[in-house]
Amino acid sequence: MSHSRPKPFSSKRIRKLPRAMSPLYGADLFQGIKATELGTLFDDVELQTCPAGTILFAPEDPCEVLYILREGRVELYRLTASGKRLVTRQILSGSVFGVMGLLGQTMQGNFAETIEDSSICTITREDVLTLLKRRPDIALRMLEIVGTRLRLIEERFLEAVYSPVDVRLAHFLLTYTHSASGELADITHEEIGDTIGAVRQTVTETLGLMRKRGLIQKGPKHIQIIDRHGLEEIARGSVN
Amino acid sequence: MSHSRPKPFSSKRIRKLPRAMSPLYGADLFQGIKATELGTLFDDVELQTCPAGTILFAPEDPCEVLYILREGRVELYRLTASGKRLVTRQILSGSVFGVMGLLGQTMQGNFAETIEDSSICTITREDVLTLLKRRPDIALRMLEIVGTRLRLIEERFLEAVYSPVDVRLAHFLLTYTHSASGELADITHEEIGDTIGAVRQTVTETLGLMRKRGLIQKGPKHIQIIDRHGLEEIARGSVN
DNA sequence: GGCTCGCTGTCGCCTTGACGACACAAGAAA
DNA sequence: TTTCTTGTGTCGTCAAGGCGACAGCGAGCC
Repeated sequence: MSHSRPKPFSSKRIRKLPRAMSPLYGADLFQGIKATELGTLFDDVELQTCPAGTILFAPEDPCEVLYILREGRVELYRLTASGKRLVTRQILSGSVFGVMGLLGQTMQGNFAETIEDSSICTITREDVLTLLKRRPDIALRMLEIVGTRLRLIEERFLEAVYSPVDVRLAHFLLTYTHSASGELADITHEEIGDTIGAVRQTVTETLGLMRKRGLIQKGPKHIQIIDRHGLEEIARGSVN
Repeated sequence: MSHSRPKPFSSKRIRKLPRAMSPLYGADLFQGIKATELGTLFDDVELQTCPAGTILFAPEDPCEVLYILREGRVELYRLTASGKRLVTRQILSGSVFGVMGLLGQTMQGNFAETIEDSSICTITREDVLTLLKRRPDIALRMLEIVGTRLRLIEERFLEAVYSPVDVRLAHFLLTYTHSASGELADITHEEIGDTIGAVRQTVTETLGLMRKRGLIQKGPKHIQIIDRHGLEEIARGSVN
């Protein structure tokens, strides 16, 4: 367990962006909003670049801004009192996070940490509230995003309680590998364990079994799916 | 495991309610809205009475309405392929549920079942959407409700993965007993197990230990907290 | 009365997976 | 080069808790 490696990060403030270049364009929250309109909605967007390992917020932070990941990868996770880690969500580029912090609530117990060098937009709470007044449909979009996240967590919860490690691991591989190439890079067994709720050794061992059965190939920090169908079989819980 | 005992339920349609009697008054979603205004927002609210054991919706249902529990108790739960049950949420009177079904999504994999005789209001999707246009602040209220639920589930998820049964059980007792009297009635050990993710026997046994240690008293379908502080100790995970 | 049925208490067996320990490999740093 | 670090492979041990089984008990029902 080795977290907490805070690093400084550079940030720049962008005013009066050229419209077509709005860094918010393409974000899930703003789907369906034209780039030209996006440019007019905010005149003040902050864009930060931060290296892997930066902690963006912690549970006790008040969190006054909405985050939008433009490039890179971010993990939201929780810690137990004894320091064990559970990844609750992985943010890919184009996704918002920190939504709940805006509603007067705190960060809901989550940490946010970049796991790749990332560039991140932040929008202040006031700007968001103004936006929501102007475009109430965006509140529904948020609701949808949070709702989807809720469903995913509930599914993982159910699986964590009733399915053995191989099922959870197969499921993990199927969801997190590149859908076309079947590859998964830059991830350690410990990371996987913290996501599916298992210790590193068990992940190593179970991956080993999968390799022996010809379902995957492995290298250091690299997994490649060979037999997607076979993994789906396991994920479905053929046993049990 | 014994579910699926669908029973018929009576329903009546209420038009032009006397304002002060709006059955929606006091619901969490409508906090801050005066009873008089509530009366004017909908002119068509359906009020159903249904016995314990009624299944209100199932995962595959399209779900075109928003539910508000006026009286009674409802459980939302999921089932695994092999039929194991996990209660994801318990609805108390005054709470909305079925929110996500309104956004074109399905019921998110959840069943909803009354576990006491209940009376339930339903509002059609169109009415809700109209409402949201008129009162966009209510969308934020919804967001808050879903957000809170998300946080609670994440916490339970973390606990399910890393905390042993006694901790989870203590936590359960502390949250579900009547805060003043410390009582919990009308619940079986199996129900508890389905909520904290343990089998009935283990719940029975762990409750037995707690009784021996003077933390609780037990009767059939009835638990009474004696030493709240002691339970909090356990819930905090004094061991581990 | 006798019957069934649902809830609870208690055993014993057995599997899963956590945990500690240690060794090896490869890259980074000195 | 050596040395450190980080990721991985592999053991043996051990405890938690799942699962089946069975018995007692009370409430309702015939």
